[in-house]
Parts: sequence; C-alpha cells; structure tokens
Amino acid sequence: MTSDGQRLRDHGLQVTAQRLAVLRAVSAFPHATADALVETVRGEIGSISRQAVYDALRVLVDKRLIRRIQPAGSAARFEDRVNDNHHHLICRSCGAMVDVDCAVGAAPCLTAKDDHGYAIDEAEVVYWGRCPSCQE
Amino acid sequence: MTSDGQRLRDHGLQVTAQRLAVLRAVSAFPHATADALVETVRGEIGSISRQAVYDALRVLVDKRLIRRIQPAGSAARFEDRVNDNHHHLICRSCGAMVDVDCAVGAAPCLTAKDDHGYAIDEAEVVYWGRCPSCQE
DNA sequence: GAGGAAGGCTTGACAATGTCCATAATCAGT
DNA sequence: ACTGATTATGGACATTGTCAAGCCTTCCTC
Repeated sequence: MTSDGQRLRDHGLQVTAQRLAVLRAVSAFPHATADALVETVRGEIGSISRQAVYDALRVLVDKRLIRRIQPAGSAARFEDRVNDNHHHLICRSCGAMVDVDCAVGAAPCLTAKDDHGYAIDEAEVVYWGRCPSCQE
Repeated sequence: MTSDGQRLRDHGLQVTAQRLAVLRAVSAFPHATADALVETVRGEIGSISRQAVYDALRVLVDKRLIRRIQPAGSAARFEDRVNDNHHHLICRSCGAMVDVDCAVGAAPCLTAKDDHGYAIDEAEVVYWGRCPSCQE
C-alpha cells in the first residue's frame, strides 16, 4: 500500500505534517467543510492555521488527490473518492450528503443534447430531497 | 397575457416597484448575479437597496417565479425559466453559462441507483467544459 | 549529517456574498 | 383617507475564502 507521504511526493508535492493531517482528515470525514477540517486537524496535530488548511486543500484538489464539492447553500466540502465517477444526494433541510454511484459509469456520464460548441468534460449531478430523519 | 403585477398578487405578494423591477431585470438578463441585478435595477428605477434586491429575489424564488442557480466558484445566479426542466452548461475558464434542455424531460429527469431512503424531488445537472472562445 | 534554495506555514488584513435588525416608507383593505 | 401589515432602507455583522510579508521546513547536494 502506498503511504500518504509517497502519494504527495508522487504528485510533486512536499510532504509536511499539515498536508498529511489534512489528507487523513478528509479521508476520515468525507463531505466535511474546510472549517470542520481545521477543527479535526487541530485535534490531531495540535495546531494549524486556517490558511494552511485552505492551501493544502487547494493543492490536493489541483493534484486530484481529493475532490471539492460545492452544493448550493453550503460551504465547499471535500472528499477522498476521486477515482470513480459518483454523485451526491443532499437533504434540503439538514444538508446531509451521501454518495450515489453513477448510473452510467464513466465521466461524463451524461451527454447534453446540444453542446453549444463547448468542450464538455464533466456532467455533475446532484440529487436533492429529504433524508429519512427529516421526513420523520 | 398576465402582467408581472398580477403574477405577484396571485402568489400572495404585495406589488412594489422594486419587485417588479427585479422581476423584469431577471427576465432581461438571465443568469445574472444578485449584484449585477442591483446595478440593472438601479439603472431602471433610480435607486434600490441591496437588501431589497436580496429580499425580492428570495421571495420570488420561494414562490417559484424565478429560479436560483449556484454553480461552484461563483455567486448565485437567477433565471426566469422555471416551468421546464432544463440544465446548465458552464465554462470552466470564463464562467459563461448557457441553458441546455433536459435530455429526458420531466423532473427528476434521472433516478438514482440507490436513494438511501431520501425522498428525491430534483436531479440537478451541471455540465462543465470550455466555451468556444476559451478554446481559442 | 550540514548548507542553502525552494516551497510551505503563520499571522493579519482584506474581499465577496449574504443575513440580521431597527426604523421609515409604502401598500391594500375598510 | 385611515390604519394595520408588509416592505424598503441603512448599517452592522457573519461566513467563507483570498492575498501578502516574513519566518520556518523540507529536501537536494555535497
């Protein structure tokens, strides 16, 4: 198994305690917000600046080690599942988010009727509804 | 044809110059941001508070007279096409957004493989790519 | 290991997008 | 027109995120 440190190096990134901790935190709490990750990482390594977390998240997203999701009406969230093409199902009342496997398989899993000349590389799908507990 | 004023009244809303102007502005400039709409409305009726625009947009969205779209990496945008189920195609570099008719028809136009117990009412699709001018 | 350059982290200021609240103005039914 | 309820205004504030300067680590080379 490849260590997180090796994965960072493989992508041309320096290995730092902060980045390792952010990577682990995203793994441990998928769909967490940047702020929640700051708290998680602080619990793990004692202290980290908010900026370092934002910076780490940005390079990790750039290098495709993690993925950023930004649902309407919420701060950005991060997850670790990057090698499949899955989508998200979000509760309109409490914001809970769960993964949903892609109905088709490979990205882009849908083709637009008319591409207007755009070079489309991704079809992002978000299912909106109410989660079991919010339906009571 | 039903006037904007009548449409407001039909939804239990008071008719004000501000709301009418916001409604017209959203019609005239689909996919505009709240801030751009403030400018447009100011050009039309002289002056309006930013807050009034936000309030108007919120009630209009609540009453389904307009729709709010919030693509990742951009402020919320508003549009007037509410009675069909169409999606959006957004340029990754310049943010330009165009409408794309739904590949299937009625909402939700896609069904998730596993609904995790959620009551799904909408499948939002965003196509990401590069617009013709950004491909140069 | 030791030295040094490149890159990363910290701190603090700032920006964008919205929301909250108290007060003033406007709308709509009598 | 009168009056109560709704809406608009202006200002403060909240959240989420970015920018910039200087110090500190990491990692490459010896």
